[in-house]
Amino acid sequence: MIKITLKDGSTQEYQKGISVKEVAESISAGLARVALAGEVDGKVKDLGYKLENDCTLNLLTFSDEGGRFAYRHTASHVLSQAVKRLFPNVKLAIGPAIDNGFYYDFETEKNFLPEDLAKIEKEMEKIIKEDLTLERFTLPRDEAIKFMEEKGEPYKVELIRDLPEGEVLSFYKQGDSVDLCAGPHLPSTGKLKAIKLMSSAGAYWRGSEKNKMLQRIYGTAFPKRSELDEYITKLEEAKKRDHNKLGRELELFTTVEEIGQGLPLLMPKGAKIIQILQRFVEDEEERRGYLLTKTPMLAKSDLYKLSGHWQHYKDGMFILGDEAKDEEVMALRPMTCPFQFMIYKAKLHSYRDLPIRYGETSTLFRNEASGEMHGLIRVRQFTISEGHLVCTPEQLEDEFKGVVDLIKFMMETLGIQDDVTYRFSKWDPNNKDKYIGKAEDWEDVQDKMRTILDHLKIDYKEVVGEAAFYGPKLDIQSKNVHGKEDTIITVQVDFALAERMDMVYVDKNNDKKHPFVIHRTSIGCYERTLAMLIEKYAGAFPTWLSPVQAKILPLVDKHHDFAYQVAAMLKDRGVRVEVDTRNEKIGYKIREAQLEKIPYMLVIGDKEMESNGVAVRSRKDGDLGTVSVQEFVDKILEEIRTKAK
RNA sequence: GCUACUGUGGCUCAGGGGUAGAGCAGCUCACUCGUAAUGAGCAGGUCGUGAGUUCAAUUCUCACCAGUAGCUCCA
Repeated sequence: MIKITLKDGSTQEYQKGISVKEVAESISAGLARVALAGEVDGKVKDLGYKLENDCTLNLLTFSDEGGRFAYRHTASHVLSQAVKRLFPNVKLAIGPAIDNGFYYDFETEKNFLPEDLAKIEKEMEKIIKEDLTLERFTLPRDEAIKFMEEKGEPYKVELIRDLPEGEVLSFYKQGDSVDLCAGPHLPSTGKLKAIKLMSSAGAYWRGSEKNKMLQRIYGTAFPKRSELDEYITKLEEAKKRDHNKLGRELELFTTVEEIGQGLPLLMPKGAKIIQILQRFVEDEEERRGYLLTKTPMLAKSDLYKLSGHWQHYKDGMFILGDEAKDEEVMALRPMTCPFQFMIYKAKLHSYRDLPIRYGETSTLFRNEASGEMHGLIRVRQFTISEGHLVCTPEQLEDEFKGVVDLIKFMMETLGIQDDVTYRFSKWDPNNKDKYIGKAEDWEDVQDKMRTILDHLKIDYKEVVGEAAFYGPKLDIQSKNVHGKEDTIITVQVDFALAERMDMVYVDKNNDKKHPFVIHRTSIGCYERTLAMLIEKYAGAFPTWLSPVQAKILPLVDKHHDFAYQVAAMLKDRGVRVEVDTRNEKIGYKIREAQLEKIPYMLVIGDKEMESNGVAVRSRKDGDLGTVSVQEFVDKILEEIRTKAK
């Protein structure tokens, strides 16, 4: 007998060799029906896995990540089987489950067309109906290589060859299909209920652009048709919030072919929001001891050679001139660091001067590859709330904490603090050429940073290879409506550039020392942050950020004069207001103002003129009744002052 | 940059080898109206750009430009 500890902490005795599925059945038939996999001592296993020793067992359903991944991973195997049946010459690469579905990569002679996806989906349905059992078996490494060579699967062979000698590999067989796979999987293809192929796209083998581009098919799967439908409806709903669509509809920004890719034009309303954010940031930073700088947007190549950008970031820069024939080559700045560092270097600093906090509303230029641009999220010119803090090693932790405190304050004010995740981005020790500085310094500063993050109790995920070329980063990540993640805010600890650019301070003992530098942004770059806000609020910005805060809607001509009087009063108090004097019915004017997502509509007719009032309509609560003009002014000013969400 | 798809008036879209249509928006007129679209009329497009095929191209082919999704890259 063996002892199995279940999720609720209870322990039961079972016959040695009992399967995960049998344990589920012993608990309840209902659980056995929905169980998809089992987590045995922390490792996810098939339902058919036999328990030989005392262990903890957590039965996983679709609501558990492990269960969901097993379910969708099985769907990806069904996808590869269907593709193989229809296109026997394709070569299989990899096919994992991902957050909201699964994919499989194939090498094909010709690319998949949308009609191919429909055919493949049909074949998948057939395989599900066939209810093929997934059988797990293992082979030693050498035999596994031979097996895949005979099957003519070069990508699988390559994957196996990368594993150490003596390794034993697991395979899953379902009907006519066998795939190399660690598992876990569902017991049979019939367990899959609702599947859908979403799209196909190119993807590089092993994620490197140096490799061949394969064909990737994305799909998703749910235990119920209704859940799949719900998911698809949710995706469509999310797309309506897409900043790239909504931002143009709301006249926040536009693009024109003649100006070029990644160069959006901020229209008056979009520019107004950015101005509000920018003033807010600059004032708040001043309160927190930042010193404002204004530095040039371009510099001679000499500066970038000194900072290392020329060696490590040249592809990302707009370079003016040709080194081969021009005496002077300039480049637009991709980052502010070397410029602000020159301000620091303009005089000799004592340890008594530190910390020094420089802030700048800084416009940067990056020559992104043509396929990268996306609305306001990925652009070639952007303006960032940039800053560099120069401090002693002893001050590093406090300064870092101060930065995180400022960032959290910014995010809370915008209402986005719960929509982000934290990423600790480290260097890649296997790719040292990408970075400046010594290996031991990298490890040292990363340890320091991890300690600070732990002290701050930040819930972060460590990722290798995402650091800047000069130091590790704390990245604050946000997902857009398509589920794609971008860095919205970043804090970087830099030990290397200060040394490289010979920044020093004089310490107590009259020795010259290199300071630490924290590179940071408080609110991110304004374009990207605006994009996030558009999607967060679906264009219905909090009143303090709304480009137009109130729209006055006179009923008919004779109310126009009073409407302008009210508008003047509001403007005088700093409220952004418009008057709609078009010859249209009130219902029409309200509809338009509502679609423009204006927080307050003020209807003015005979009654309001007599009582010196306004009939207030809120975009979210509808008709609020008539109040005096003064009362409305007090109410909206309070809302703006408190930056109410 | 790579893969696939897309590009028709300001916007959303229909059409299709014989030089174009709808709705909304715009303008004009009438209506002077109380909380999500009043009616009528008018105007607006060398069908992304360039080249090729053809008697004829917006439609077919190629290149370029721009957009969308994914990959790579990245704030």
